[in-house]
Amino acid sequence: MSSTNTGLHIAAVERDTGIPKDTLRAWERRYGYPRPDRNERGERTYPPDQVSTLRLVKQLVDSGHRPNRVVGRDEEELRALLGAAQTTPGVGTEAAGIVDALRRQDLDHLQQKLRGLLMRQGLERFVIDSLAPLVATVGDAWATGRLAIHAEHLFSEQVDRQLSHAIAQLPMHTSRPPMLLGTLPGELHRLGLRMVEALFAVRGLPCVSVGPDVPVDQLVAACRGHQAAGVALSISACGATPTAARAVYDLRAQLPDDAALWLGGSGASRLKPRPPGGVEVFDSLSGLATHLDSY
Amino acid sequence: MSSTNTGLHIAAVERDTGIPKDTLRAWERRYGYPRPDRNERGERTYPPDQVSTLRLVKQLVDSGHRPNRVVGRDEEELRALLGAAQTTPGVGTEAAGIVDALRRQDLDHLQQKLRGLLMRQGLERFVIDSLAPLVATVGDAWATGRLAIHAEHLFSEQVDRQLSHAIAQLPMHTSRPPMLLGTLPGELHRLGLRMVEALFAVRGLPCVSVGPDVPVDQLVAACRGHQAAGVALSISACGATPTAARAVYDLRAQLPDDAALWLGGSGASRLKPRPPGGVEVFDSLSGLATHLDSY
DNA sequence: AAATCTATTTGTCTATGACAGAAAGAGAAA
DNA sequence: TTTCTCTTTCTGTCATAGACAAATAGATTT
Repeated sequence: MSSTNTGLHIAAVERDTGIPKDTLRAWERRYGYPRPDRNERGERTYPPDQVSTLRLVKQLVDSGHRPNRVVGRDEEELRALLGAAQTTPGVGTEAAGIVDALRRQDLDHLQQKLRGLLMRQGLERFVIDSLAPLVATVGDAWATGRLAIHAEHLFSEQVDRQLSHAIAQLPMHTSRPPMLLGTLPGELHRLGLRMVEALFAVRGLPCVSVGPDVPVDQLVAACRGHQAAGVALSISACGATPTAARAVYDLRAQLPDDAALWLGGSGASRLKPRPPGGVEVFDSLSGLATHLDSY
Repeated sequence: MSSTNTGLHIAAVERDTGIPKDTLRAWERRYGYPRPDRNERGERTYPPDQVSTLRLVKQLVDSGHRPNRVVGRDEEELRALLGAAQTTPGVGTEAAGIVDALRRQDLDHLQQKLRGLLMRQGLERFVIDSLAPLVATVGDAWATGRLAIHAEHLFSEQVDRQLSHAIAQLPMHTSRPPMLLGTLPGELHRLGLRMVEALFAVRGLPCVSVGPDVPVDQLVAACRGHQAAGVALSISACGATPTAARAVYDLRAQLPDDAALWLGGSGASRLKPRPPGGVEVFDSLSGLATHLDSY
């Protein structure tokens, strides 16, 4: 009875849009939107169209718009704003071809394209020049509805496999303390993590990935346990929440002073309360790469 | 300012323990525990020791205990309950060695052990005979507090990489419709998925993995889009929730009649409302393997 | 042993109020 | 024009207390 035509529960809307329940209620109170129906129990039930509108609103808010200005607006207006805001320039023809392959569900073509790029460019250039914009493009295509969620999942799976395969074949020096790689709780995107792992791998620099969705105290414990030189976190665009910012703050406070804390990913520079001192933020993968060269 | 030496914010406790804020407040109201301090603003601030106790409580509740019986108990009592609850008998000496390596944070040893087993046994026997019990053992060790969360994450990462690497090197027939592999929403464990993928790969049978945490409608869309022969889901022990059972029900209803629906993983046979007709449940990996032989 | 009924437990929702930190806007100084 | 400071508005999140259905346990009957 979870999905009927009557509408979605507030918890389901939080899960689907990423907007906390408290905020949903506050918006309704203040702006009169969203305007959910009520079930026989008096609970909010959100019509699917309002949910998809809310997803757009969330994107706009995340990208800097005030809720004031966008909550309650027509879906068409929101799309206009979104279109104006997003410009992913310089998307290579390769990227377009891959998105096309995804949309056509052409798995063979996708694998072949990825493998070809990797072989031609080498791991580092593949990651920085091809994969980074490609991931952004696919993310965009998903956000604007041009690509289904499952296609994005499939893309992630394929890329992850290619990268894992490549990384596994590179030797790693074990002479120095490793860097610990992970993502914060609630952050499930592992692709950014893998890309960072690749940058370490091509240099033979030691790193230990504990994967995505790791509690703060566990990051601290792992850092201690592995005697790591520091912790590097990957933060995706949709992971740049105030919760994440506080997690970074907590993490910095709990880590040893001599342990480094690096943030990367498209969400790293957009954390709303800025990271405290002692945290290095990398705007781009190439920035991280040059830093690793002199590391 | 969220975490000082005075204690953790309620949002931080939710993040670290996985217990929703509402539930934390309800427990405090009903059982008088946890008993947070208040900051100058009147907000709850949880001492770190209560947070770690809450983590134990969460584990016990997840494994079947009523909150009634465990909330507010001494940490020692909780550990006793955890230890008594689980006994995974017949763990091979290999498994014990690997758990030991994990506990010692000995990454090299872990990798070496895994690679050695894989090489000696071959992919199929490695997955069925070694990995399956090993995953169970590690899960147990985590549940009973003998292994930290980050160690389990690390284990998953390493195994995932080994498997991906092995799978990528096997050729796949593309002559027949593939099987779609995935997990339900909320189910984040990808290891089971990879193991199934390996069983397909050693036989050259085509399969497409869309990864974990896929909405039901997206599974349907992906099945249609890839013209798949069916959908195979991996359900972990902690994923056997009523929500998951409903998702299976919904999925069976929405899939084409001629599409197969397979369930595997330790949680598959424990779904509380039983799966409807037209769903095949595999109790063990070897069961799935023999089924694939005649597939 | 299995099934049915009843009482309790438990997570989650509602409502409204409050408040601090962030952002925006106004105005003064360089 | 630009830069800095101050004031006002905005906004997310926390608090309290009550309510209720779904799940569970325990008693009772078939």
